[in-house]
Amino acid sequence: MIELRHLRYAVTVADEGHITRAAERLGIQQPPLSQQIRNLEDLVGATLFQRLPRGVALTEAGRTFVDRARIILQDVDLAVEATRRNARGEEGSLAIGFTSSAAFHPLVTTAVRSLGEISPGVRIKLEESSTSDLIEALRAQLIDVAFVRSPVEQSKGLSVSKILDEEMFVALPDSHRLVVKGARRTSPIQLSDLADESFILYRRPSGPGFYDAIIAACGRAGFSPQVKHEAPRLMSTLSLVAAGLGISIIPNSMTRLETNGIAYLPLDRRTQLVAPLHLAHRSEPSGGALKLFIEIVSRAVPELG
Amino acid sequence: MIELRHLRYAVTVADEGHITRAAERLGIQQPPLSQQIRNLEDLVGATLFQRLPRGVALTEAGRTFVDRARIILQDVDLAVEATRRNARGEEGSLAIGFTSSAAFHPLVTTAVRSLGEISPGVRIKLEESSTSDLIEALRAQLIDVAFVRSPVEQSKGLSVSKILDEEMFVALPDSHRLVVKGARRTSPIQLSDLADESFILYRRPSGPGFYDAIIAACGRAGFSPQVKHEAPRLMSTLSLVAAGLGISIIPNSMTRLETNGIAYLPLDRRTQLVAPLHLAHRSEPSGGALKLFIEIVSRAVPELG
DNA sequence: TCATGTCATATCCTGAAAGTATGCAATTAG
DNA sequence: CTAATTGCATACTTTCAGGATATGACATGA
Repeated sequence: MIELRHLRYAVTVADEGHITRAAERLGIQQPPLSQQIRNLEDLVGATLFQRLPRGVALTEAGRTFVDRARIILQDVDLAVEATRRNARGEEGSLAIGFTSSAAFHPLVTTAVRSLGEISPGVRIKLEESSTSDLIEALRAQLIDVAFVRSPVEQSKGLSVSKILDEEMFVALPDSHRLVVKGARRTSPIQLSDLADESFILYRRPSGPGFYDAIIAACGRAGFSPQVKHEAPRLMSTLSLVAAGLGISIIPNSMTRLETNGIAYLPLDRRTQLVAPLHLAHRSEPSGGALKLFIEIVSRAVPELG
Repeated sequence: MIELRHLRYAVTVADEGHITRAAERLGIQQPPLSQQIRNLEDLVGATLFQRLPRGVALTEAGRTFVDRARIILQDVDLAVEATRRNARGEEGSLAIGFTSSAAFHPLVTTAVRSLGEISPGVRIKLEESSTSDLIEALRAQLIDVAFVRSPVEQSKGLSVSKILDEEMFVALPDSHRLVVKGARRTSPIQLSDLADESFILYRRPSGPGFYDAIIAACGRAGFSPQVKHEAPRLMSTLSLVAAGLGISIIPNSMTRLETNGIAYLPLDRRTQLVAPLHLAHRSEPSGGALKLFIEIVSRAVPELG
């Protein structure tokens, strides 16, 4: 069976035109090199070198072989290098998923941008979907990593770590009585302040989300919110708020949507109503771009559980 | 050091997705295969397979490696095949030299045509020159084989074998007294019949050739020929003959030149004046197209010394 | 003719690949 | 929930081929 050793030896002998010198360069003795060359010639079934009184010279068949051997040896090196680059996350591809509510979080956008800067060779594919669909997609190998909102059961085969808890804000029409004109920041609002308000909440068809968390928090605050409207997406929710049809509660990062006619007021932390952001990926020993991306996210967060 | 064995193993494991089955296909046991895969991963410096509860699966880096490994293994096979074809004389190149007096011999043209038919992949290069220049060219590796006329000293490093002896013909103006009109063939002519003729001979600047052989044969026949004219090339010699300025003596194969005004009459064999044709090549153990060509020539000749 | 340089051959040794036995972990069947 | 099954990993042994050493064969050149 031909091995790369044979190619390396043949190339060196061809370069030196001299078995003894080639052996020296290869760090072995002359007799084993002679044998290996002979062995190679037997395997190939052709004389590759003609033995001269002083040294050896390639036959035409030998030149054919050695020329190709050089290329093959180079290809092996290239293959190893490419594999290493891939493993280091310098090349390859990474499919990143996120929920619509995570799309605007600076951590997400920053991490994606960082990956692109650190490893320009990585093809990044972005996918926006609901938490449950993202989990599904992770399982189906459609995406490699996802930013999701809680609650996420620690389902098997997946590794989910909480990155941070976002504070929640009340979104209300800027004509609302709770909005102090001219002052952009006011003191935190208590959930109980909203007991008499009409709520506009968005609920996703699949799985529990903010909806249930908000209902539960209101319950803890001693009232049951009047949910006048529901909307399928966040943007439509905010539209309804702007139209003065009620108020809503959204994570901090989404207040960046500077929508006309909407004011954002911080909720008191003691309401325990927060929007956690999780990073999820298959719990395989991740390497390559995925590992790098996880590291980037970890570094961007004070601590990652 | 990475060997082809590693590539073969990795490809098989990737194909089977299963180390045990791959080992079976490779004709080895599972533990050594596991070890070799691990060993390869260490050499490359990346995890190529993720171990699953049932079987193994390629990592992205692993796919990069295996994809390239397949190509490399194929390239090795192709290299071996190409080398064999070259050694068998199915590919490669062959530079063939011949003297001008051999150019018209059917053996030469037939052999060259046969090579082209048997091995269309061989690039054939033809070179016409004098015997001594051809010998020179053989030494300088400019040509690989040559058809030459005698005498050729059995010089070192070269192998020269006589292919055949061509009978000689007398070329004379068709108005000559010796030419029997209407009869194309006459009984052989004796050299002594030509004792009173004017000879036109061609002599090459380098080395002895027919010139001396003819003079010597005439001497044996009991006369010294009157060399009225000399010409540098055969064609000009024949022109002088056609012009009626004298006669000449040429090898059989050259009588194919149906020149107007010239008649060719066979010389009696007993004159011992013949034109030997030799095949010369470097006495290296010849392989490839050269070996094939020598075989073709040998086969075309009753026996080759 | 003798010294020199070079490849080939013969023999021994070593190391690495392959074999054997078994352990460990996870899945699946009962 | 336990037991059986499956499949990779680990530990240890064996074998064989690649490498080392010594020497031979052969041609060259002084």
